[in-house]
Amino acid sequence: MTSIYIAEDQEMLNSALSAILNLEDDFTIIGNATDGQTALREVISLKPDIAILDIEMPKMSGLEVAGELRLIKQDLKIIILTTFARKTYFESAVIAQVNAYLLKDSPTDKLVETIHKILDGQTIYDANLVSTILTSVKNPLTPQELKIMREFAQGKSTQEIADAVFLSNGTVRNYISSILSKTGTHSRIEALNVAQKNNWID
Amino acid sequence: MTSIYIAEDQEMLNSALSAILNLEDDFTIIGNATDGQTALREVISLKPDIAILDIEMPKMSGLEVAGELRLIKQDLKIIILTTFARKTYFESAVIAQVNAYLLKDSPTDKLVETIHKILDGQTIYDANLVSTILTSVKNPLTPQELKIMREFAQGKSTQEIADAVFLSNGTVRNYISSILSKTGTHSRIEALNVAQKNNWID
DNA sequence: TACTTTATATGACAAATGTCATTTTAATTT
DNA sequence: AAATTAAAATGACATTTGTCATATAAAGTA
Repeated sequence: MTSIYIAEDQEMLNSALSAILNLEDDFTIIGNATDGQTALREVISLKPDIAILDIEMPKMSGLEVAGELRLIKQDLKIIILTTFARKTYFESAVIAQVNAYLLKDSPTDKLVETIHKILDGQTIYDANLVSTILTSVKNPLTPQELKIMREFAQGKSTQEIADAVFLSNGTVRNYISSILSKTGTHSRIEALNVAQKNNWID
Repeated sequence: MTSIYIAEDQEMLNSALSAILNLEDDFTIIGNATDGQTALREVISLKPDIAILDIEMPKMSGLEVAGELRLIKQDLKIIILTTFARKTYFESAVIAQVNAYLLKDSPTDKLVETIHKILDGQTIYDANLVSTILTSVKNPLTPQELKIMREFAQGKSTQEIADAVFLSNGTVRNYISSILSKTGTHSRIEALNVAQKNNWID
């Protein structure tokens, strides 16, 4: 009998998954959480065989929880279950050595199947996810540019950004100019839209 | 026996809900869709007692489907099941005379309970949703201002907006100035952030 | 050491943006 | 019709933004 813990902040999915997995006669759900902190605490104390973690949760993300858990419990099987195929998320997941990374955009059968496979020692990355990552436009912005973009995403003026980042007003303008040229745009808002569409910012 | 149709584009939730509701011995799921168009077509042909509709779906939103269905089938019970508590969504739902409006942020029990209640003739609006709507800051922007905001949200320049909306460059600047003053900001991006936070734009 | 990058800064300029006071025009109301 | 209100436009102005060419200093490399 395989014991499973579910952390998912969308109640409807959380309870639905619990019910479904409980139907399988070789699985038991031994706990649920709707935030990362509780999940981390309870997985440690309840010691399930498998932890299914959503990424976007209050207090602590599923990826952070995964990272912590992997340090403590080498043998725990971790499944990341999330909505979007973000490159940065996927990378963190790989670093945390999760056993599976599934998208909510696949049916529950797939989840059940995945659980069986990882119990068998396999590592599963959703094919859909992998292809999205491979075909995604890679971020041409330097870390500095990224940082500055995050600043003006909040609506800050050039001067406010300069103060925040300890650069001169002119330098900030240069960086922004470079951002615009790399994104093929002519204004901050356009650049933000491009970045948004390509998931360059979190 | 009550027949139910589910339209939900997140496969995981779709299949999970189907499985759960099928467990109840007075319900049968007679169909599923992951986009609005198929949902509309199939609900018309399959004639379920209840249609559960997500709002954000490809091709046609759940609200549009609800509107169409209500015109054709007065006796059909419609449940809107969605993630966010948006005022505009809720208003459209009321106009389409849906029988229930639930948030995915409530457990499946609640859904089952709601189905029973609407079969009993009641109309259910998620309490959580209603309170969110009531406490939400109401949009101070005029329809014109809203329209212009949607334009610059796409990154358009003043002139481009003027051309799109058939106003003079100066008038557009005046409207934007008014938007900034109403939102208590001094730049388009800041204004967008405020609008975003308060769900004034869709 | 000399050469080359890389990050930061300056200055100068045109264009766009945001602010206001005022005017014109159109639509509503009395 | 006259008065009021609302919508759109103008003009004038200070700032901000975006673009470029160029300079300087620091860091890395041959």
